[in-house]
Amino acid sequence: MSENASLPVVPATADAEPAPPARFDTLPLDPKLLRAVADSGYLTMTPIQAKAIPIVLEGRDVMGAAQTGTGKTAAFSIPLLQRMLKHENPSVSPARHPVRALVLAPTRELADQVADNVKKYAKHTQLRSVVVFGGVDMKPQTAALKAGVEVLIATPGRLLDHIEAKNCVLNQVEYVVLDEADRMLDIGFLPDLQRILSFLPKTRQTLLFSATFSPEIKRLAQSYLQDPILVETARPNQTASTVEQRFIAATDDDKRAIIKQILKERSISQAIVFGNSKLGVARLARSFERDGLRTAALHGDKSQDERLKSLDAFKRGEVDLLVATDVAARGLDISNLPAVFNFDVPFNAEDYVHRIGRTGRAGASGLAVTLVTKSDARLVADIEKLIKRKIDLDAFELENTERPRFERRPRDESFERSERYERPDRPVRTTSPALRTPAPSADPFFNKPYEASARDEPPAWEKAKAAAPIKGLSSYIKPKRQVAALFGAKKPTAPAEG
DNA sequence: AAAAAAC
Repeated sequence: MSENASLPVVPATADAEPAPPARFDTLPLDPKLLRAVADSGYLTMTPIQAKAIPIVLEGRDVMGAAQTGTGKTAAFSIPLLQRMLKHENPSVSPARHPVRALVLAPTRELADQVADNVKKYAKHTQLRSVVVFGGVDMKPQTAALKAGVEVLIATPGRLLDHIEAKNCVLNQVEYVVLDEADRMLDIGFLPDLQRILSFLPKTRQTLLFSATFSPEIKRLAQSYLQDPILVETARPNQTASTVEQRFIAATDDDKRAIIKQILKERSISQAIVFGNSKLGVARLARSFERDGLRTAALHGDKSQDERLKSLDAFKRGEVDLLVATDVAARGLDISNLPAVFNFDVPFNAEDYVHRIGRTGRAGASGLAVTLVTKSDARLVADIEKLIKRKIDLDAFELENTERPRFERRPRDESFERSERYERPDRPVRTTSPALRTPAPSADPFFNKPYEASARDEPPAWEKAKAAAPIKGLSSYIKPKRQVAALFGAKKPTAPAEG
C-alpha cells in the first residue's frame, strides 16, 4: 500500500462484481473512432478500458495495470487518437513532420503489433502512424518519417538511430506511451529510455501500461509521471483466471517427453514452449522438429526476417510449436492459443505472468505448464509470492514407452536455421532412463501425490483479502518454507558453494 | 544464471 500512498487510486473491482459492461458507444468519441471500433467487432469495454479511457480523455497521466489479454492496447490507443483528433489537421508545416504521439515497446514484434492496432483504430482519420524497429532496412522507415507522421511506434534502439539521423523531430510530442512499462523502466532499457525522453517536451501526457508492476517500479515510474492516476483492475500481477496453471516436478532429461505426452493426452493443437536462453531454445526447437513436431523457433539471434517468418507460421497454424525466449513473453496477441509450456522456469517472476498470459486471452481458456527441477526452488518461490497463490508441484508419470526411433526430417529450406547452432547428432539412447516411469523414491520432491481437485479453490489469502487489505504476504503464504518442504531438506553432504 | 534493444 505504501507505494501507492501518494497516488489517487481508482479502486479495483472484484472479479465477481456484476456491473454491466459499458459499451464503447457510450464514450464521447469521434464517430470516426467509434466506426473503427465497431469495424473491429468490439461492442463492450473490458474493465481496464472502461476505467482508463475516460481518464486518458481527461488528459491525465495514467499508470494502468490489468491482466494479460484484457485489451490494454485499445485502452490507450483509442483515447489517445481521440485527444489528437481535436486538431486532426495541424497547422504546422508538414515539412517539419512533428510527431505528436510516441509509443515505445520492448520488442520488435510487439511494436509491430501495437502499430497494427493503432492503424486499425485510426483508419477513418487523417492521422498517420508508422512503426520503426531494428533488424530491418532503415530507408523505408526514414521515408515514412520524412513524409510526416503523427503517431510513432518504436523500439528504443532504432528510434535513437532515427533521432540521431534527424529523421524525426520529437520536440512537439504531446503524448507518450510506454507499453510493457515495467520492462521499459528496467535496468536494461532505462538508459535508452531516458535518452529518448530527454528529447521530448516536459509538458506532455504520459501513459504507462503493463500487466505487472513491482512496488519498486511503481515508485520509479512516478518520477516519469505528472500527477498520475493509478488505474488497476482486480488482481494486478495476475493472468486471466481462465488459465489452468500446473507446475510439474521434472528432471532436465524428462522435460521434452513430458511436454510431448501432455500435448498428446490433452490433444493440444498448438503451444508456445518458453526457454531461458537463445542457445537452449534453438536446440530444443531442433529436438522437437526431429521428433516430427512442426516447430518454429523465435529468439534474438535469428534475423528479423526469420523471426517474422516463425511468428507468422505459428499464427497461421502452419507449425504446432513455437519455441521461444522471452522475446515472445510479453504482449504478443495470438488468438486462441491453447497452451504455454515453461521448459525453463523464468528468471523473473513477472515474466512468468507474461509468458502464460499468451494463453487464455480475451476470456478464452488456456493451460500453462511449468516444468520445475530441483534447482528452480527459489524461482518458484518468487512466482508464488508474486501471484499470491500457493503452488503445488505435480508428479508426472511418463508412459513407459521406449523412445521411438525417428527419421530425420528433411531440412526445410524455408526455415533455414542459423548455422551457429549446428551440432553433430548425439547418439540416440534406445532405452532412455528419462522415459521410464520413475520408481518410488524417498525423495519427497517426486513423491508429491497428484492432487487435481484442491488447486482451483480460491486460496485462503483471497478470502482474507476481502476482509482486510493485504499488508504483507507473510501472513498468507510461506513460500520459502513451503517450497523447502516440497523439495526436501538441503543435502547435508552438499559442499558449500564459494 | 538470460533476454531484449542499434549499426
